[in-house]
Amino acid sequence: MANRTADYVRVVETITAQIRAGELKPGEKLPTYAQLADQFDVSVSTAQAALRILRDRGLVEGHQGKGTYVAGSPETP
Amino acid sequence: MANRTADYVRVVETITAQIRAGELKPGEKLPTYAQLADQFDVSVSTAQAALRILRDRGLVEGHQGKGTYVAGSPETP
DNA sequence: CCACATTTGTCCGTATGTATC
DNA sequence: AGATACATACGGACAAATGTG
Repeated sequence: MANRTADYVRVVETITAQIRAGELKPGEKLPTYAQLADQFDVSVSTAQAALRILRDRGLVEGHQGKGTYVAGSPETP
Repeated sequence: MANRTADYVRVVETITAQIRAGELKPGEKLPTYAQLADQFDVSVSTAQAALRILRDRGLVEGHQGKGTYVAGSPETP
C-alpha cells in the first residue's frame, strides 16, 4: 500500500490544477520540456509523456518550434 | 494534406474502432504489448504509449501480471 | 535566401519494479 | 522459483516547424 504516485501523473495533475486554478490562463505559454523536466526533477521523456496526456485531454496545445500553450482561448482552434 | 498519422495514434484509433464496433467486447482481453507491437509493426514502447492513452481515456484497464482488458464490464470498476 | 539554434513531436531500446500464474 | 505481462522511467536519435541573424 502507500501507493506512490507515478511521476508523470504528478506532472499531469499539478499542471491541471494550475490551469483550473487560473494560475495558467488560456493562451498562456507553458515552460519548455527541458524546463518542466528540471522543475519536476524528471527526465525530458517523462515530461513529454505528461504533456502528451494533457494534449490528449485537450487541456493544452503544442506547436512545433514555438511551445506549448494552455487551451481554451478563443484564438486557439 | 496526406497527413501522416503517428503510429501510436493509429494504434489508438484502430483499437478504439474495434471496441466501438463490438469486435472487442467489455471484459475481453487484448493482445499483450509484444503481440500488439508485432501486429502493428511498431516497437513495444509505442504499443505501450498507445495503451497508456487508452487507459487514460477509460477504454481499457491494465492489470499487472494478467493483461489489458476492455473496460465497460459491470465487473471492472 | 540560407544557416543556425530552439522547441515540439515521434520512435526506439533498455532497465527496473510489481503483480499474476 | 521461475516465467509472463503490465507500469514506469530514462536516454538517445531524428524529423518538422519556428524564429533570428
